[in-house]
Amino acid sequence: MSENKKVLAIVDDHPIVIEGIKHLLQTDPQYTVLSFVNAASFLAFIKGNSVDIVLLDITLPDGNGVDLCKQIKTLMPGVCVLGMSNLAERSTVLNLLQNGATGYMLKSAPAEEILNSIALAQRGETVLSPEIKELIIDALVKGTKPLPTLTKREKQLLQLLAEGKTTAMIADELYLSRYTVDTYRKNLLQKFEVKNTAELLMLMVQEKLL
Amino acid sequence: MSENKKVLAIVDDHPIVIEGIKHLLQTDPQYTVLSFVNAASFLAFIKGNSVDIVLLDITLPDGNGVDLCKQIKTLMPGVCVLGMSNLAERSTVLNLLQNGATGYMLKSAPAEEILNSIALAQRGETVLSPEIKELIIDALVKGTKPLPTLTKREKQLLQLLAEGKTTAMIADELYLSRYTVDTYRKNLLQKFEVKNTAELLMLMVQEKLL
DNA sequence: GTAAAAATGACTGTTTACAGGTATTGTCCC
DNA sequence: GGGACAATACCTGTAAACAGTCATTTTTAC
Repeated sequence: MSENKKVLAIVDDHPIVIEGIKHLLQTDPQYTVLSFVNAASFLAFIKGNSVDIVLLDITLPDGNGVDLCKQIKTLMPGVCVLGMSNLAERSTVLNLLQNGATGYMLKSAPAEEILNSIALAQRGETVLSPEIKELIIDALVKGTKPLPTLTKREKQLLQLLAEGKTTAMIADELYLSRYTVDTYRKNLLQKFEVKNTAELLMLMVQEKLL
Repeated sequence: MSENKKVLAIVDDHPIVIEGIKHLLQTDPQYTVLSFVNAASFLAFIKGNSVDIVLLDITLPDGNGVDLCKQIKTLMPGVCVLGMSNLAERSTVLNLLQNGATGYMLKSAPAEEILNSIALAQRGETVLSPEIKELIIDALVKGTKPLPTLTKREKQLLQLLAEGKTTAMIADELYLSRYTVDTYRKNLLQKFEVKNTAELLMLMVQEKLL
C-alpha cells in the first residue's frame, strides 16, 4: 500500500484492554490498529499479512507470550514486538527480550508512558517500564546467577515432589531404583543451592518453574 | 441533582482498563463515569460524594479489594459493587460476595458481557462471569471443605518452613523447645491432611496462604 | 468465670531425607 | 572418536521428619 500508515496489532485476551489501547491510539492517525484475542488467530493472520508493531500480552489463554514472540520474530524479523503484562517477572522479561522483543511495559503504566513507549520502540530503542528497569538492574547489581537448567528427569522429579511424594513412591512410579531417585534429589538440591525439598519447591514456585 | 443519570465509578490501577471501560460506556448516556487509580483516592471521594455503581479491581496497589469493598458498603450501603479481576480465585470471590459485592467479573470477559453485567447488577441481581460461576458450583459439588484456620504460631511456622528451616532452627529462632515445634508441624500436617512439608507448602501456595 | 482453643513441652519409635562418595552406560555434539 | 552431559545405580552414615500419645499452662471468647 502506498500510505505510510503503520499497522499496529494488539494481541490480548482482555477486550477491555484492547478497547483501552485503541482508544488511546485513535487520536494518532498514523496507526492502523488491529486486535486479536489469542495467539492462534494472530499467527494465522501474519501468515498472509504484515504488521509493523505488536503489543503482546504475555499471559494468553493459548500458549505463553514468550514462545509466541519467538514465532512472530521468525515469521517477521523486522517487526517490533512490545511485551505487556500486569506483573514484573524478572525471568519472563529476560526471556522475552532474548526472544527478540523490543521492550516490556506494565499494563499499569500511565497512558502517556504507553504511547511514548510505542513511539520509542519504533525507532529501535528498547523500552522498559521504570519498574521493570529497576528489576533488571537490581538483578545485575546483585549478580544474580542464571538458574541452572533442568533435565527431563529433574523436571519430572520436581513435579512429583510437589505432590508430596516420597523417594520410594517416585522410584515406584518411574520404575527406577530408590538410589537413582535419591541421586536426582541430591542433584537438584545442589544445583539450586538449597538444603531441603521445602526450600527447593518454594524457589521453583518463585521462579515459576512449577 | 434532578437528572437521573447514574454515577459509575471505576477503581482500577490500570489506566488502559479505565480507558477501555469508559470507551465501552460512552455510548450509553445513562452513566456519568468517574475513575480512580487507587483505594485511597476513591475512599476520600465517597466521604463527600455519592455513587451508584462501583467497578472494583480487586488487585490494587494500596490494600486489597476485599477490604475496600467492605469499607465502601459501610459508607454507602445502597451502592452496587462489582468486583473485577484477571484471575478466578475461589476464596477471593467468596470473600468479596460476603463483603457485600453484587457480582464478580473477569477482565477477560467480552465487552457485551461486561455491559450486560452492569445492567443486571443494577437491578439487584448477583452477576458472575461464567468461569466464576463454574468455579463456585464446582466447589459446592465437590463439597470442598473450608480450609482450616491457622493460629498465629502456625502461620509463623509456615513462613519459616517455606524458607527451608529445620525444626531445630525454628525452635532456636522462636525460643521454643524442638518438641513444641514438632507438635506444631504435626498439627499442620493433620489439619490440612497432607503427609509431608512439601505437600503442605504447595497447598499453601495454591491457596495463596503464603 | 468457665469452657474451648492455643501454646507449650515431652517421650519413643519408625521412616525418610540428606551428604559423601563412586561407577557404568548411553547419547549427542563437534 | 573423544568429551560433556544425562541417566542410571549402589553403599553408608547421620540428621531430620513423621506418627502416636499425653500433659500443662495460658489466652481467648462467651
